Amino acid sequence: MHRMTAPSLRQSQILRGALDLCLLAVIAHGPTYGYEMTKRLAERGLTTVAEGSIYPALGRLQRDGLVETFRQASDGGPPRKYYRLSPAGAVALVEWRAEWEGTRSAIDRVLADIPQTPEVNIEVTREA
Amino acid sequence: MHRMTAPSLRQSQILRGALDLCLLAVIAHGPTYGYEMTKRLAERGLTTVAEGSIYPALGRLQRDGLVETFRQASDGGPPRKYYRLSPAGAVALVEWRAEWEGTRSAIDRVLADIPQTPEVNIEVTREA
DNA sequence: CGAATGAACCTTGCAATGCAAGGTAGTCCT
DNA sequence: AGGACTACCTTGCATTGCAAGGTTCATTCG
Repeated sequence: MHRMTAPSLRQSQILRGALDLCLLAVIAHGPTYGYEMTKRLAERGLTTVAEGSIYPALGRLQRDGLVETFRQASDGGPPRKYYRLSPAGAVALVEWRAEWEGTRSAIDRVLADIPQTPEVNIEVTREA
Repeated sequence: MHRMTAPSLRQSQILRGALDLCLLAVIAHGPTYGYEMTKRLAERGLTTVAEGSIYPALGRLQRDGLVETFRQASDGGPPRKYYRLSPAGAVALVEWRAEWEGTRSAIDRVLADIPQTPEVNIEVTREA
């Protein structure tokens, strides 16, 4: 718990298109339930991922046949809804991961050659 | 030109939140105009970035005072609208880049420990 | 001259989706 | 009874990438 930098705005935007990938990745470890996923993600630094994002996303994964679910009682709380990877989900995981890496590299490539001294408009803030 | 996998869907989603960063990065090299930026980005692999995305984005950057613009005639076409980094833009570029790197690392961290043999639901597709 | 080409700009409408906020249960402890 | 924590889910909002279409300017070709 060191960094206090509000990770908010930008992170949420980037997450778009990577969130479901991350969820699949977490689920790939074995059956997991939503509430726990938020914690797993937060541990790795995806602190803004809230339940309001995750449950709809899980619903989509299920709708698309990438995960399957089953309920199971828990001690000390309501029953949990576990998600587990389907064969199609395993395929998607591989594909999406490749796509993520492709896009990530492209972006890094664009960022790579930023000059240390960017061409800033120095100018004496005066105009007509 | 080997892969025919439409880069589309996922890339566009990830781009959300990184596009303006990329634009700032391109502009950091010196005054550039929109039409050229699409080409620069495409060269680096951001092939889905179309004008429909870029002009609104540039408008936002301008509205927020991160870039300044000026027009200049071109030979063989309508006048170009050049964008150039403002001091605030230079600051934003540094900040956003750090945020991108943070989120990127977090996502990679989540992806890092995917087991080679993910726990797939093997099961004989049969259920009461 | 008129049409086509290509550079270069911009707008509208659509659809996706992350999040804040709020709500419902279930169990346990005081 | 009340609080706290687990665990689920929904609604409404705002953002934003993109496809599609349209405009302007200059050159080239018939």
